[in-house]
Amino acid sequence: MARPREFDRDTALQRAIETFAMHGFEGTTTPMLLSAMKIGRQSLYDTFGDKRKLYLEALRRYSEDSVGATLSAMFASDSVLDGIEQALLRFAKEATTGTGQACLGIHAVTEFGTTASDVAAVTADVTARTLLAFESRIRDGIARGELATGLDPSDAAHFLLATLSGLKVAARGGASFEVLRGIVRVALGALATR
Amino acid sequence: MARPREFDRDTALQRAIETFAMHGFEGTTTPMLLSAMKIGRQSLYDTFGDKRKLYLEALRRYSEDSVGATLSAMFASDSVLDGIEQALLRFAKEATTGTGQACLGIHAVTEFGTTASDVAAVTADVTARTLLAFESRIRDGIARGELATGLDPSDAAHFLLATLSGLKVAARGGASFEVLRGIVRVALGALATR
DNA sequence: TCATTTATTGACTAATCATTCCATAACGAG
DNA sequence: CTCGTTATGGAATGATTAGTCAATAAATGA
Repeated sequence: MARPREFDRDTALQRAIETFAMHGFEGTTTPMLLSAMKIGRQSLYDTFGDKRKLYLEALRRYSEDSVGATLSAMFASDSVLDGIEQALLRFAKEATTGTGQACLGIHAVTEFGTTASDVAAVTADVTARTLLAFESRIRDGIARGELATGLDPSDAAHFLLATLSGLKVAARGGASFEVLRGIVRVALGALATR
Repeated sequence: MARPREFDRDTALQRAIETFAMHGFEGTTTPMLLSAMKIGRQSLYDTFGDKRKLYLEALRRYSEDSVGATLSAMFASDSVLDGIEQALLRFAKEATTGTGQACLGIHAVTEFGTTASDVAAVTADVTARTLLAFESRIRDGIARGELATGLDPSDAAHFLLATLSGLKVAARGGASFEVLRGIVRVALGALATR
């Protein structure tokens, strides 16, 4: 009924995610977004509202995808410990390939903390959901005797999340996959039955 | 021999550190710096060069202080494991009191990664020095039988650094000291003799 | 074929950015 | 007291910012 859009909304959003992840919200200018997303100025404003709305949508989308991939990797294995290892390694792999060292989620937290309520709403939600999944899986692992009995499930869940953050920061700082694998190896020792 | 400066260079720099830590380099504007540092425009440019030079000096200074405090906390205890615990807890405490959730070091890494050579030079240096100290202390701990014999010292050092990053990111995301203490407790389990 | 709807393009706006210039003020040495 | 030096305050710089407006282009339904 009218002129169709010349670009794919989804790939444009994906490119925005990369740009924001690399330079942060403040460090990303509209011209940068336009050239990265390969769309015109007006198309950006018509399709995504404005810079902040685009950022929030990018953040939501990235978080959804990233959490989904990590958790499904964790649940893919029957063994709890092995599942956690796979999840961490997958995360480490993603963080050391292509332009993926920069993580939009981590960047959002370090840039805004809890002060920007719109951003914090997204990060708090993804954090809470991830913690819940970790904690439940850890409970299972302890019950099954695969994880250390003395382990506090909530503490361990927070520890895993912190380890993910640490991996991302290390990768962003230039650490290789080998280094990250070493970190994962040590981290797993904190959970395993002893 | 000439008119003396009306402000203290050191406290002004300290205020700049807080501002940059909170908002990042790109997110910090000159007017923000002026009001936070409580100095005039010209004083900033005369005393610190320009925004980027001020940022680099702030980053160097912060890194120096932060690493120094962490490492001296680690070496303060005779027991290796206890020293590491004290270092992590001190770090966690600092990250959950006052306006210290924001860490200039972490923010610098997430904001610039390895792409800005001037910033990367500072972060790489502080990373390397911290790793070296960690690794040497860990070797001692293993030799003394305080740490797990199977531990790879380099992996464990990287793991400790990643844990520090994870703690800071968690704190920046709103985690309480209690939560951070839980993370530390689990992390120590990865190192302790089993 | 034509009218309607939507997409794209490029010029434009007002605000803000980092930085500099210049006049004035304050000090210590002679 | 005064000269040389340095600090400060305010006004200005040009570049860049996010966001808008208006004209043109492309598609479909009638």
